[in-house]
Amino acid sequence: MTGPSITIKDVAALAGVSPATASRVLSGNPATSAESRQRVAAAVAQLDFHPNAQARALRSTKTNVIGLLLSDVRNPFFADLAHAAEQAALAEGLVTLLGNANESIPQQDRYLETFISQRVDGVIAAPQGEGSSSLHALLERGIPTVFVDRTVNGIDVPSVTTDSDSGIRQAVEHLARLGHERVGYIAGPQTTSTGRDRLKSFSRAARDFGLSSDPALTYFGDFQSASGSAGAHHLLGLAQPPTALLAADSPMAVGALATLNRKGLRIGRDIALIAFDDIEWFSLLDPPLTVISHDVEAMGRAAVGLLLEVIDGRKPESVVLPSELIVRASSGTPDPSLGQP
Amino acid sequence: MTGPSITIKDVAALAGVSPATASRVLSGNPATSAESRQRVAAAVAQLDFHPNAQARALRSTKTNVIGLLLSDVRNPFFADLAHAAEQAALAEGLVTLLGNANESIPQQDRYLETFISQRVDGVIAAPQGEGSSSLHALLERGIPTVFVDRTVNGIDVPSVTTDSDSGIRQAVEHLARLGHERVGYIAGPQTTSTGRDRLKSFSRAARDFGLSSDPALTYFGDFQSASGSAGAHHLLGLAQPPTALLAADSPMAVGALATLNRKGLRIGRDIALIAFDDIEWFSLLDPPLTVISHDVEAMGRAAVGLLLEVIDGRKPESVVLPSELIVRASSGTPDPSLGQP
DNA sequence: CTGAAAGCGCTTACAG
DNA sequence: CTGAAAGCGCTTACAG
Repeated sequence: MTGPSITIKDVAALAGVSPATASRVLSGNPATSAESRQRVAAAVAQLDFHPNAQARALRSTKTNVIGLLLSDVRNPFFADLAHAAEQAALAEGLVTLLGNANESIPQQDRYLETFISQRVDGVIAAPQGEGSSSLHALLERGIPTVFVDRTVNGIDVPSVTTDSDSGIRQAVEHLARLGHERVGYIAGPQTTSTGRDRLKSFSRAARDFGLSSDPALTYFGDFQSASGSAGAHHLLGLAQPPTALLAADSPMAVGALATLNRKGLRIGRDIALIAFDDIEWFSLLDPPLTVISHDVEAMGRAAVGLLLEVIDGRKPESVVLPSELIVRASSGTPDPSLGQP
Repeated sequence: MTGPSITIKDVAALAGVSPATASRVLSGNPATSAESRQRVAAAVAQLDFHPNAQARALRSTKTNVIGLLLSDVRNPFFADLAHAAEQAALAEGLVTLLGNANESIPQQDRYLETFISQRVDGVIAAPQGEGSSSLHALLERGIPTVFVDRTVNGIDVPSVTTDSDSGIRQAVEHLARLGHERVGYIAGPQTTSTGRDRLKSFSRAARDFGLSSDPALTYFGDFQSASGSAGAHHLLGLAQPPTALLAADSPMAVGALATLNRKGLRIGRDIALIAFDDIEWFSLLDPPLTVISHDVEAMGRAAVGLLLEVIDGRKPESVVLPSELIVRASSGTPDPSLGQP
């Protein structure tokens, strides 16, 4: 469309210096004279020069690009995480290549391969499944990598995760105090560390607080809303249905909510509902939803911080962020008919 | 960390061919023998070779990367759009570099500069404001660009937009039929084409259906939720407050909802509420929200389709997608006290 | 502080 | 169908 794009040679020629000097000025190398700096700056402005990032990366083996691999951008938790990480990266001069695995391992592999080919400076990943081949390829090449939200067994990279246990324990205690004995749990996929950890925490807390440990009360979803609907449907159809539901992420909670509404159950009265992940509008529902909340902003920032340390060759400690129960009306008020004093 | 990364020379050596032949095999050039193809493929597999995308791009002036510039990833509309566009691009072998302008022009400029330096093959943008300098730089370089959702006056690039007018007209007619005369409108920023178009449509429809044209009934928000809260607060504080509210996007509708709930107003009875943009959980609220819906999936796919045509040197026609009203309980039922037969 | 030269890892006419 | 050679646009020792 336009002519051949302008290069550092054009800038150098216009400034009356060598390409080497122009390059030094552009990269902020202190070994330049004030005069050169001024002349090069003027030439850059006049020509509207944008250095070719490919050529720069090829020579310097730095791209200033990081890869961010997420499970599902449409999940508000990950959208917030993407926003937080991307803003934190931008503040460090890094741009973010976003890969959306769509909760699919082949698609995760595809993006990881792309990250390798693009020679990203580092990768922040919320990984699926157990070490896919591409994840191993990434690490074998020594590409700085950190995990966020999720981890993978047997892969030792720094991570930022949520301590789901505290929040889940609070939620179970809360339900037990309200007199619930049969609590249905809509679990995440057991191929993710968060899916496994949260189920473990729930089971342990259920036992500790004297809730039923009937295995039929656990339904295995996939962190997407349709499985939340199906889970609620299934659990309510049990011979002995639960009096409360806990969903392991927000899309599944939304799905469960839809099912409860469709069945005409009054949430907070006929049945209690608690969601893992706080979302702005959960507090706007009628009744507002009781949630287990954690700090997504902090998670995104911490992930970028860890990645920068790994890029610098350090071996930072993993970060674990807290979770906590926020009680709202969806978990109901004490109901004497449930046998509570 | 690991040794020097392996290159096409290593592959060629192991396969017993020249780098040129290896390159031809890798790029699918038909001028290769079956034997070469087989030997190179084996070497690639054995060495786990990933071609350096920087070097390839430098030489071939194709990066297979597109830039996607959005206003705000946390807005569910844009999250869905990002998902749709990214999946469509991936199906065409293109990876997506995501830039989140965060409804800020300087940040938009920063990402556009990055896209230029990264020599992306094309850009899909939901632009802010009137042609920022970087937007012009992009176009002057002849970088293929399409607009999605929004356009910029005086910049003639193909676009995919929503015909907001039909949906807004249906919404206003619906409210008029229910007997509403004073409808508060929470507008988007007038620096965006969608903000302007929707306000124009609302004003015209209000006049056509005999609603009040009191300018005090329009509040100017910024498409983010806090301004929806503020807008509802302001409109309800008028000497003659509106009996219905229409918000120009979903985050502002969420904000308005929060304000209405806080004030103890019963939505669908004390006041009607309609949102532009359909979001899964809007139908799950109590009462479910009446919305103006449009097809985000189709928008993302169409944007990628247009961009591919522009990259191919064609000049495709812009695409306009329809919008339509979906009536739910939040807009209420006819109320005789409002003077409707 | 500066410039000439080499080279990052590919691809692509060119000649065979 | 194949290979030798040049070159994409930068950066970086090296020598001065």
